[in-house]
Amino acid sequence: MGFKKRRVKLEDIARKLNVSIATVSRALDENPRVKPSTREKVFNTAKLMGYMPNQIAKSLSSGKTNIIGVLIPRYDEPFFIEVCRGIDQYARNHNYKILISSSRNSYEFEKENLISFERGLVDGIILSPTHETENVAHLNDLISKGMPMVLFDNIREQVSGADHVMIDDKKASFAAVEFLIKKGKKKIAFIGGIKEKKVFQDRYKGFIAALTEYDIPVHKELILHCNSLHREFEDKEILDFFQHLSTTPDAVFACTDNYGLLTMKTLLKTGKKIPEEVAVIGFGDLGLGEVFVPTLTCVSQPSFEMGQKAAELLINQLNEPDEMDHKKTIVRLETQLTEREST
Amino acid sequence: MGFKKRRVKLEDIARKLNVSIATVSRALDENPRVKPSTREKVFNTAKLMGYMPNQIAKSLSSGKTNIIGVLIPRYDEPFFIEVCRGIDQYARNHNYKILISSSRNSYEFEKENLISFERGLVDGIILSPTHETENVAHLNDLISKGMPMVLFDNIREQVSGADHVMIDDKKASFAAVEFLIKKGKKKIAFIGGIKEKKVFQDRYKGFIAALTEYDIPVHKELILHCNSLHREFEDKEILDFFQHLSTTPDAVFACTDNYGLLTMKTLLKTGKKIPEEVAVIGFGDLGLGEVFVPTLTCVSQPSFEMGQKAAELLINQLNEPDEMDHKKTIVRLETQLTEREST
DNA sequence: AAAAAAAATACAAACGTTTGTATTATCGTT
DNA sequence: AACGATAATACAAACGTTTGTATTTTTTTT
Repeated sequence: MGFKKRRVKLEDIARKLNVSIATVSRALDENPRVKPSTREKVFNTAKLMGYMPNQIAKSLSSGKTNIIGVLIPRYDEPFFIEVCRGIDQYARNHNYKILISSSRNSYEFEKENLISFERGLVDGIILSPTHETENVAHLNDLISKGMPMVLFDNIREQVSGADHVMIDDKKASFAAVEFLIKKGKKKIAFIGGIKEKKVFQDRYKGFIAALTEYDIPVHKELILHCNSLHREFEDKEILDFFQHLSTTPDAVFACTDNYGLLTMKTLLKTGKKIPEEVAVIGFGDLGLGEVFVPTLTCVSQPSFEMGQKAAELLINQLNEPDEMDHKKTIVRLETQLTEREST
Repeated sequence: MGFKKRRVKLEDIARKLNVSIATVSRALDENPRVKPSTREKVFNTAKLMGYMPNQIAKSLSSGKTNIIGVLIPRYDEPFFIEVCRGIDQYARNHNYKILISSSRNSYEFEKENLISFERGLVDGIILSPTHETENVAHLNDLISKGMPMVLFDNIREQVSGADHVMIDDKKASFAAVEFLIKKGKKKIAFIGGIKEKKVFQDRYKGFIAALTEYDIPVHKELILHCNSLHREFEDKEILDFFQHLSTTPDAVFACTDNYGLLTMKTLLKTGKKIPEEVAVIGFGDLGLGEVFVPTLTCVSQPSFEMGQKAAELLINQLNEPDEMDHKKTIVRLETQLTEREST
């Protein structure tokens, strides 16, 4: 056997049964236009011959691939994986597959990936813009060509023509900081991420708003915007920050779980007691917080649900008969504060 | 504009330039058969008209999709994500995309996913079998139909006709346990995963082999095979285990990072000092171990490299002119022990 | 039993490429 | 200026489906 097995195709079944290809195609589709007895014969023969439909040919003919393109800024962040799981679950239940790509935090790669999606491999796109993505011309462009699109997380500028799935970052962090204030904390530190990222901007706004609301002065010294894009450096950055503080805060609001953990780790090393001396809150709640001692109080972000919702919106768009009369939706999912040992 | 924009195709360019479709196709391919001046014109017009090739049509015509199907048991395990990153990187550099699916730890879903891959959407498959996968008839079947395949991790039974990428689990765990023994540890506990999973079986063998080698008796009581497939339950299972021990071990060899962390967490809660009273080693080393206090000594598994290697092997298979004379390869990647504070 | 209606099936174009072969244009040679 | 050689291009089939329309077969009606 030194040859590649030729695949069985509709034609082979048709020939064997002395019917037309069209009939075979319709029979397998359970189209009522073919006689039940014929359908039966076709089914049996197809099984017997080991027929397997050719997805590519189907797609070319029907103009649908039943694939959803998903573009995330990076793989190694549990949040995005969790969103993908959500997308995958919903998509799978509706007969779609997902093709995940990473823009590796780069605007250029984002554009590159979108171009590749534009080549007709996907029916629609779910995307989380990178922090580098300042303008959305490339997205508008794609949408105007008729590509259905849903955005989630970190939406700096709204894109007319795309659905959006987000949380209210400002509100969520306001609530978290308010929670700390009500515990009697007065010197609250802020650990944020890269300033360019919309979600971090909003979380910062919520932080400031809460302090303002409760007449607590803002100490510039207690604020850190992490710039690192890689785990190893974040570690160092946070360590440095706490080492060079002239006073110790009595609480820390961290913009991600990971920052929260790194904060706790640093504080514990310098002998601080958590939560007695310093309370810590993280953001995200993707399992990491429960492993640590003490466990980390978190703003719980419904990541899986965000994915499900995004998939739902996209598939709805795909099913609209006239794409143009779709009323674009903005969905804001609720967050909640999950209290654990660190506060 | 209530209509879907029709895509520009080769025919449109051809008509505009008064040349044939074939010429346009070849021009865009930079085929030397077309005159440089014509190629120039075609390129310009293509750009002007916003031509975007149709990947589906290309695939149907050429018989190649340039997509690699990846099937992993679950998304929410950093190991698999890391392998996927490795695959993705290599694949991308060689003009392939990856389509990831999860078999959700189920043999049935594994088969289902493979059938969907068989529909011609992917050129080849990289797969990590589930723990439920006892026989590999479905894999052999697919391979005999000409589907290139590479297996990684948890290979219970070798599949002739597929390449394999693995680590030597037994050797790695032997080394880890030996390390503990040489530190003077005598009562070493073992925290493994589901017994059906080949990797856990091998890690257990390595553990036993090390004890035997150094004439240390095996205490059944100190051995736990976690059965939980979900994080929440693992937690409880490990807590229970340590609570019901009549004696405390002086070291723990855990078969995953997560088990290692949970172990440390449990021990710390009961007031044990790590590493003075109990040393702990984990397995995997995917970043989690560095967050904890104390940091976790780990067997470092080259996950990213496993992915890269798997992709390399698969793409090599895809490029072989005659698929049948490919000498199937088994690659064993090296592990190493990364010493941190927990030992 | 013939005509009309309905059911079942066949034909053929279309989806947008690639690619082998045939044809036409261009060039150098004499 | 005619010829052959070569370069450039055109034609058409193929990839494996789907689907609108035409045709044939069967059933119903009178």
